[in-house]
Amino acid sequence: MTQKDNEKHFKEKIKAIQDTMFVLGGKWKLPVILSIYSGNKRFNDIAGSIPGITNRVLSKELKHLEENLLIRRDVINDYPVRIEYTITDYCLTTEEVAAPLEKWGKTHRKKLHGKL
Amino acid sequence: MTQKDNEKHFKEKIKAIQDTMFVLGGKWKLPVILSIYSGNKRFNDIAGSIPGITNRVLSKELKHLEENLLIRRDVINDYPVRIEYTITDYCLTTEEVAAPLEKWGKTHRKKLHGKL
DNA sequence: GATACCTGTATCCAAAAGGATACTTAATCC
DNA sequence: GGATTAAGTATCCTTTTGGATACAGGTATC
Repeated sequence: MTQKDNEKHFKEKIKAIQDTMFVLGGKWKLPVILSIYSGNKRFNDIAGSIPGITNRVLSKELKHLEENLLIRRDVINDYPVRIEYTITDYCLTTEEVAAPLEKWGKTHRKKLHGKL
Repeated sequence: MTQKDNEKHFKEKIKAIQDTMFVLGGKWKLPVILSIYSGNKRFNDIAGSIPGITNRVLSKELKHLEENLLIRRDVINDYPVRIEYTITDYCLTTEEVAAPLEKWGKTHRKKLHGKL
C-alpha cells in the first residue's frame, strides 16, 4: 500500500467517525434511543426517564432521530390523542455503538478516580 | 429484578455513555488520537494530517487528551526544541470505541444516500 | 364554557465548541 | 543582530448545543 493510499484511508476513517458523531453524538441522542428502547413510548415518559433533559431539547432530538430513520413517530387517535415513539429495526444497529461507549465510560471512570 | 433496579441500571448506562462522550466525543478527539496513533508525533504534523482543524482547537484537544491519560507530551531537547506526542498504552483501549463508530458511520452513509 | 390532559412549540438566554489569523518565545545559525 | 523554525497562545468572532419557562391547541369530560 502506498503512502497516498494510507492517507486516503486515514481521512475516510476520520470522516466516518465524524459522521457517526453527528448522528449519535452529543449528550442526549443515545440516551433518548435507550429510553425508547427500554419501553418508553410517550413524550412525557421519555422526558421523565432521562435526568436533566428539557422539553425543548427532547423535541429537537426526537426530530433529529426521526430524520435519521432511527425512530418512528405514530399518532394514535384515541382520547386524548397520543403520540407513540418506537425505535426502528435499523435503530437496533446502534447497539453496536452504544455498548462499547457504555463499557468504555465505566472503565474510564475507574481509571481516573479509582472506583466510585 | 425490580423496577427500581431497572431504572438504576438505565441511569447508570446513560451516565457511562455521557462520560465517554465527554472524553472522546466532539468532532476532533478521536481523529487526533488516530493521527498520533498512525505515526504523527509533532504538532504541525498532526495539524497537517487532519483536514480542517485549526491550531487553537488542536492545542485544546491535546491538553484534554493529556489530562485524560490518553496521550503523553515529551519535550525533546535538541535543536530546535521538539515536542513529541505519543499515545499511551491505555489509549489503545479507545480502539474499542473508534472501530464501531467508524463502521457505523460507513453503513449509515449508505443507508441514507445509497452509496456515495 | 370552564377545566384538565397531553404534546409539544415559542421565546429568550447561557455556555460550549469551533474557527481565523496574528503573534510570541526561544534557540541557533550565519 | 537578522533570519529561520517550531510550538503554541492571544484575540476576537460565529455557530451549535443546551437550558428555563410559559403557554398554545385540541379534545373530552363535567
